[in-house]
Amino acid sequence: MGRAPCCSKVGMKKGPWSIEEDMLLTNYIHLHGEGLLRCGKSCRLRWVNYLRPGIKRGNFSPDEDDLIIRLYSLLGGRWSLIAGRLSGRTDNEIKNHWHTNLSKKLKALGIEPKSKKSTPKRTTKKKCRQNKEEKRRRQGKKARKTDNLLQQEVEKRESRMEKDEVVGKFQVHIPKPIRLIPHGYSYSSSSKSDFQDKIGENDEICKKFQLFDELLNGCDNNISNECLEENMLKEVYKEYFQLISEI
DNA sequence: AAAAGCGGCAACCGCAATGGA
DNA sequence: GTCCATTGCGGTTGCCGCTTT
Repeated sequence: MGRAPCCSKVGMKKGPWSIEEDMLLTNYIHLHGEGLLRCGKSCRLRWVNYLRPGIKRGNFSPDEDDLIIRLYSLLGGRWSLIAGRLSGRTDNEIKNHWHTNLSKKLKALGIEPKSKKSTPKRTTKKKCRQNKEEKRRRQGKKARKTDNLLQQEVEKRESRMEKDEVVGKFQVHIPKPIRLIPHGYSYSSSSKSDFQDKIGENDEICKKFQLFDELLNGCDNNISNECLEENMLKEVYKEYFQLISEI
């Protein structure tokens, strides 16, 4: 994991400020004054969550709800990632919506997403420093290699990759699935109706919810195959792998 | 009409991560 | 190699408006 610096965004400048930039900023402050007694962090938050163009306000559509639920089941509380999949919605807004509406709604239906904290554990400061050093050491070693050695290394890795289907040194860690359907509500013919009584037949979100849960956790109870429509499966898988590639 | 309770949402806080000096 | 300012993220808090008593 890691965080791309803000300046890595397309079109953003980084590095030392030029005299022209300093003058522009000074002129701007002279014109408008220092004005706000706000720290940069607060300003940024206001911009990101409220003022930025393209922010969608208002109620979440059922489709958005559905997507949030599915993404939560995949990623846990990684709201920024989830927000990345919903255009115009901020991570904060989605997080609030989840805590105030969706989680309660699901609980009311007897569906409790087991929050096994799929959110990766934060590394300690010490560990963070160690990782940093490790990374630099690796980079240093790399730099010392001659072109020939590098070429050999690359070839070795490529052959290993073919064998193991591992992309370089980076392994994709698929998030641990979370069981969303409460225990006791399996899909066996007898309990299926029980489950449907609980959630209601026409609730689109819950149907998709079931489907996704089945997909994530495996079909352990002879799920009715007709509900696993091929197109939907493809769509969900596509989305799933796209998500993984973004992590 | 006033107080208490509740829910939604914006903002804050702490910390990890980054990059430059 | 270390320090420090800054950014980004997720958890938490507190304000405000609405509902209930």
